[in-house]
Amino acid sequence: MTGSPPRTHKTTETSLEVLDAVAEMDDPTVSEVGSELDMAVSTAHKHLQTLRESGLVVKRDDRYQLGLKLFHLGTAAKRRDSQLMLAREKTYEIADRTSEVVNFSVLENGRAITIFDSLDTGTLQGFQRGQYFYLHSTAAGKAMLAEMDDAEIESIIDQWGLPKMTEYTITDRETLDEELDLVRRRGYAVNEQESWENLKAVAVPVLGSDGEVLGAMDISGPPHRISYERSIARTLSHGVEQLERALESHTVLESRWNVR
Amino acid sequence: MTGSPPRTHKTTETSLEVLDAVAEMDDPTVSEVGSELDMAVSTAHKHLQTLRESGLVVKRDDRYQLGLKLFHLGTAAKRRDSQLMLAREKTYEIADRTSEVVNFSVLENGRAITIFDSLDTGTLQGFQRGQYFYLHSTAAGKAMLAEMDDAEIESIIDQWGLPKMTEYTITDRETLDEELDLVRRRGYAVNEQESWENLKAVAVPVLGSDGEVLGAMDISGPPHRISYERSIARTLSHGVEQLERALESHTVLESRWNVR
DNA sequence: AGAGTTTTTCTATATCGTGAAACATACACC
DNA sequence: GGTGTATGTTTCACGATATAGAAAAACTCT
Repeated sequence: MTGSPPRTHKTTETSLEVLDAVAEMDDPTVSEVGSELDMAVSTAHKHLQTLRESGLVVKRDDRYQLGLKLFHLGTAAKRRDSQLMLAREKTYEIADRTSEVVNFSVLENGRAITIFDSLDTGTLQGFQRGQYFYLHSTAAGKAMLAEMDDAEIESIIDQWGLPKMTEYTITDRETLDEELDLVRRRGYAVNEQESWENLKAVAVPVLGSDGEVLGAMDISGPPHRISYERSIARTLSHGVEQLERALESHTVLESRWNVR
Repeated sequence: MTGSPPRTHKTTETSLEVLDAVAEMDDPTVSEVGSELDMAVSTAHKHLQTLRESGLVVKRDDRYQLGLKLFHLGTAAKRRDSQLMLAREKTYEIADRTSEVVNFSVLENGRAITIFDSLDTGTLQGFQRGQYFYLHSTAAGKAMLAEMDDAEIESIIDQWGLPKMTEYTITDRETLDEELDLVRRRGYAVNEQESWENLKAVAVPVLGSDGEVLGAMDISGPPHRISYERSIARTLSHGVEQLERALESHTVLESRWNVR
């Protein structure tokens, strides 16, 4: 009675769990990783050693942290994706034209990750880039959710729940459903301090050429700056429409010529 | 006569080799990865499957590419490192003051990787960020090499060679040694189109509090813009001196309080 | 010297790599 | 338009191999 054979490598999975642990644990030691993951320290040690050899983690004194090779790979991941490069251009273009902070995020395993934002240059800002966000508490997230069918929404909420981020966060399913209906009717989503105090955002979804949600584009800032929601939404919609057309002809070209 | 037991996990290493292959191969198929790494396609397939499950790799049609989870991890790697955050501030500060393009790179396994540059906002630019560079053909690289002892230099050249990037690239050891001597005497390194046509840069090394090379800061641009090398070098040296002092007191604080 | 860690060693056993076969897709040719 | 061929992907079973973890050894602080 041997169980069904696994189609993945368990050892690698474990190593990558260790990597995730290091990412989330703020410079842990070997034994901290071990107890976090309920494994023998000798096991944790060997995995860390392996990750170290590949440059994915780095050891400083007796603590481990993520290695900069991840930065290299992460940058490559972004640059290689030609759809994202189109989105990037549009993001900066809108930012230049409107002098607002424009962000582009994509869906990634039930959460959103901000890939481009128009203010990375500053000293303080750009803190969103590369972070994961829950969909229910952000404008971009709600814009994406509104494009999904019930089953998808259900499974995402099952996976991540509806954690309360601020006093304004929507934390029950019913209110969220009403909100998503509103988003669908208006064509844009608003986040009024539901994720961070004093941050408001307006977002519209970006659909790939297959009609599936690719991501969302949003403009964010302190509430007083984002007062004309409707006009901001119109600006975004206009830009995203052009982006979607560009994505469309992009994929047509690709499949036509069988390039990549 | 059993060989000494390995201190790393071979399976994970293989999986990570597959990851590297995907990073370098421009959207490969399973069989392309297999033949690149001389392994059975079924093997490559299983590794890719594993990486996919963890989000490090993504499948689009029948081709694999790096997943955006790597972007998340890469950003975290950068943000977590408090030394780098100090360097980041100084980079942007110099950029603001001089209106030049300022870059900060660190040493990573015998090559340099640019972590911050002051022009990521543009539509075309920022192409350096996250890329690996050879040390012998860049200003930042030569500044770092000049701080190392012969054994280190030797082992790096053994590992990566002295590949010719443009007609100006230094490709023999003797010329490089002379160049490094010059760098040591002047205190700064210059790259006159040795890596890319029409790109010149001036760099100074950044030393960590332990006296080891941490990275290098440089100002780059088209040759005509970087004509007053000496004055640019002075600007950089001044900023880097402050940065090194900040790094110094930073580590003193850390070890004193045993924080992290 | 001793308590708390990290690292190495060692072995029963769980996991992996792979050839072969099944499956999928695209295209050429009547 | 259906059938054959080619190319590439995925599943499976099994012998070969690499792994998890206990325990002991080496550090590192007081």
